[in-house]
Amino acid sequence: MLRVRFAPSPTGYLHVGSARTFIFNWLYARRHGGTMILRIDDTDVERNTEQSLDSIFEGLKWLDLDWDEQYRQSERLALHQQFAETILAKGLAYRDFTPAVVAVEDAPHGASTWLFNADQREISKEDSDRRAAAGEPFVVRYKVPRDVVEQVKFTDSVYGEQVKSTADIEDFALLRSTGIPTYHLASCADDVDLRISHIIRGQDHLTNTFKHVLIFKAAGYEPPQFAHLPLLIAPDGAKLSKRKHGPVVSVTTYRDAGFLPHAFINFLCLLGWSPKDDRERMTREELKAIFSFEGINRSNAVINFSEAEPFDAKALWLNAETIRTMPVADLSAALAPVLVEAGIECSAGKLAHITPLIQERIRLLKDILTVGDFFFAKELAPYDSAELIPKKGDAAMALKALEKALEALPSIEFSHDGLEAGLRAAAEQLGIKAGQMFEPIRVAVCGRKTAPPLFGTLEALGRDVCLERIDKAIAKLK
RNA sequence: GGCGCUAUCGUCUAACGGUUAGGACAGAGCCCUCUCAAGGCUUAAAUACGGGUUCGAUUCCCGUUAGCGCUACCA
Repeated sequence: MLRVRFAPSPTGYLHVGSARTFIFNWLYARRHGGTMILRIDDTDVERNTEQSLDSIFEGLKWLDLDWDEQYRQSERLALHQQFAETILAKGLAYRDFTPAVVAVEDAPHGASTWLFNADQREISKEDSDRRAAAGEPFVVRYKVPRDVVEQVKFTDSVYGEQVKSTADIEDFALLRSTGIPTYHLASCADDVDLRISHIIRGQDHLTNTFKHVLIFKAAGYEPPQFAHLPLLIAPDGAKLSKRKHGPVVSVTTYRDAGFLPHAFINFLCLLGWSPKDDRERMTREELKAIFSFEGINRSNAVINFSEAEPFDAKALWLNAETIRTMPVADLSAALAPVLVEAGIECSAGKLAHITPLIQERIRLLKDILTVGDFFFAKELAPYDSAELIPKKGDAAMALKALEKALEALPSIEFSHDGLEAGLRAAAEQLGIKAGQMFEPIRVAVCGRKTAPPLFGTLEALGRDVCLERIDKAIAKLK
């Protein structure tokens, strides 16, 4: 039975890297008919927050990702402690009564890295039991063999054979002096108890895995299969962090900016994994059908962003592609909440007219607010009257075109084809090029030179608004 | 410092000893066109460096360099 888990620690919002880890786990489970488990790794009581947990759920909900079972580590304390007890009883761990050091910054990374507290390992079982019973605080450490050097091994589905000497592994903690398990212990105990078959997680755990293998074996279990994922890093090469890189590391930022859930998932999948052919855009079903460890890369992937452009160009492109290939009705439905959020009132009927006009012009849902502002504004934003002057024309030509439009529009059928025929005829009557006729009208109606196609725009705006705006433009010219 | 992992266009990646080193995004140019967008075509752009192994290395091995990770009673 294939069982995988996503185990976030609720110490921040849902990170894009975490989201990708969830997706890869999910894809693997769904492809092979396995079970997807969400396990909240909240053993760090100091840093956990409920808000963080909410943001994780919020992010997963937005991405429409589901799971079959859910657990919370803090509710499984007894299990973890028992697990530690088993290892301790076997003599494979020891109590360390050294008082907690007040984190001295220069100690850990210096030349003299400690591997264990030699004296603490030598305390006899009787003494250790007595001191513990007397209430003296201690941490339980794994007792890495020191008399003989062994090679700890495991095979990673992505990184291949991994070997590390026990001489390079320190006596890591299993239980804190508070009795609360450390991540390493809780994680392994739960993986055993939840019968996890495959651990798919970030490469930052690759070296930790040797410790985990030691824990699994000490408790008498075979370790599950491991598959480590390359990390997502920032353009500066550093691991993505909120402090350094800001909100771009949070999944909700993408949601709020107007990314479509699937486009975002698609983007994340392309970071560190490849279908090995030239496919870029893939549906969820396709992804489920072809995802495999063979396609996972071993080098870190840069997610590109800058202050000027906070989102990776590929993500933007994928989102734009998704937007322009989705059914208009679906896009309208996705756009409606964006308008509500911005406090804009727009009937479903009007939105249905506007949507096809902007569909291939927006990259993010929120772009409707800038690309289509003139559809919603009661009053057009101020623009320079010089904008009204067409190419190879002058103010007089602009005026002539607008006046002609004002005269013709009331009797023209307000449909795309009707407007095109009417306006082209009007241009001909004036003896100017069609473009020179259209340009002043576009600016008069949209307030700028770049806008969606004119006829559809006029139609969506309605006759009254068009006439009013043209009238104002004429006044501006005079 | 120790240990581990990684190294192909700016970015994401393909090429599991033999290719003119492919694709995508971003960039540039042209076409289409009522502006913009979309689309079509064209273009520029990479095997970190040094040694091996081999008839032949992007590919295998070693070293250098660089980046990242771990080295907590964080996860």
